[in-house]
Amino acid sequence: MVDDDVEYQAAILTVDVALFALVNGRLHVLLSKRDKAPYKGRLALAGGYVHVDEDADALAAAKRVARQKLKMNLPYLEQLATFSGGQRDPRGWSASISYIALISTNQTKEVAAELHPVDDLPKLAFDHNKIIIAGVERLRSKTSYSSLPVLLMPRLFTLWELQQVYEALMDTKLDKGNFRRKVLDLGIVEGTGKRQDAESVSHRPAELYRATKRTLALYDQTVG
Amino acid sequence: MVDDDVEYQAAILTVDVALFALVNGRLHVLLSKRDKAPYKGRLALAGGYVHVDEDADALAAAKRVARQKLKMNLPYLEQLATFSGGQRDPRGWSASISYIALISTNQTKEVAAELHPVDDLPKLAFDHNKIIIAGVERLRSKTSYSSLPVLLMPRLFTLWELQQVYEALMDTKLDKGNFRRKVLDLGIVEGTGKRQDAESVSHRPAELYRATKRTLALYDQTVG
DNA sequence: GAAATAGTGTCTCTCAGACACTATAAA
DNA sequence: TTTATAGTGTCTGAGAGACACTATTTC
Repeated sequence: MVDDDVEYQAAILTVDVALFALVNGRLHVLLSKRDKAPYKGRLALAGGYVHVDEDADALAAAKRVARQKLKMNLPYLEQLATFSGGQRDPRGWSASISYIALISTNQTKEVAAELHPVDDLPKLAFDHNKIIIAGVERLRSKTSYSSLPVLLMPRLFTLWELQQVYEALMDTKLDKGNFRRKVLDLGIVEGTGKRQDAESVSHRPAELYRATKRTLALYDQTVG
Repeated sequence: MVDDDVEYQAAILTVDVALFALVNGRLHVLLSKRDKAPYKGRLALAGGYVHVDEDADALAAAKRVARQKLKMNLPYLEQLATFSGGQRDPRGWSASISYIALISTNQTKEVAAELHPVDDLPKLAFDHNKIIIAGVERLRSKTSYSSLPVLLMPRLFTLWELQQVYEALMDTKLDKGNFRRKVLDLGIVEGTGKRQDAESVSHRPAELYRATKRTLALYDQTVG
């Protein structure tokens, strides 16, 4: 670091977490209505000040913030980028260390009311629209070459459901046969022998699959 | 953001820039000896406080810091990640928004004395070893599918020199024929008709190539 | 049996890698 | 002419995508 001769005026330091989930195969993000200025009444990402006396680092702050929102095990959490500047917060120069998180469909029930489709958002507080766009972009770019999207799935799912999630994230159509071959050959998912509820569909019921241990281990951060 | 009821103690906010360059085909990073506490006398990345009254955002702060080091046009600059926590700086809880930058071999002359090979570094100030490791990793992962490494080259170079740079970054050997085909077919570089100094080598002199306009435009940030 | 989706088999085209060859300069 | 590196041509195997086929369930 270059040494400055004076201390500089402090900046506001926050973390923001974009919690992504699927609702009916569409990608959603968790937003809450702000009950205070600035941007009182606007929707915003889960976030808050870094607590210097309490948070070991920014990741810990993001975990704390996520835990306040979800009363359940913490999801996959990855640093996205830091958004900063003198214009984004009316209170002054601020920096937001932003994270993306994925929650499985099994975990969406309690927060369903706060999930909003990412491709149809109103104007949000601060520069949170920008953060979400960057988060979706990160998600998309990782989708094509990774098993990350299985973290969005419920515990059991059909291959067709999984394919629809990949298609939604990549915004493209995939070939059924090639997709099956790929996720099975790569050991991303495995069959369970169980089948879809026979009465729920009017055709041959599909087999139910789950993420392999290996896949889950890839992303497990063993945080609670 | 979650609204807190109190203002929290301020954190130290800095930017650090890992300036990468090639010296004899080896990847180097620019480090300066600190002349003040903390870590007085230790080598450290180029960096400094964010100047809230002067820097529009963190990128602007990073440009300012880079400009203080290099008295020349600014290089490619990309946000890497933010490193934070209560332990990394003895003065208190701090966050460093870190950037990576690439400078071409044409620009290394004035700062040659401050360039250190990335695979043989002493213990640096703060967590700067960690930042450099992450930066090199980012560089490596981008190398295999992009033209980014040409930014490290001098204006004119032979294909063999370029191949050695890719090999150094990817830590692997490449096939000469396949490499030539790829960088030419993809339009990353183009021939100039000029040839290597005939007397400087004791064999057939190689043609000199340069980055295409298209390649340079990809990374041009038109900053001065 | 018709309808609908589940699930399988296979062909082709592209591209990365391996490798052998030719070209041209200096010594 | 030998040596050294520059530069070209071609074969092959793996994998992505296209697509046609079979299987199994409900109605």
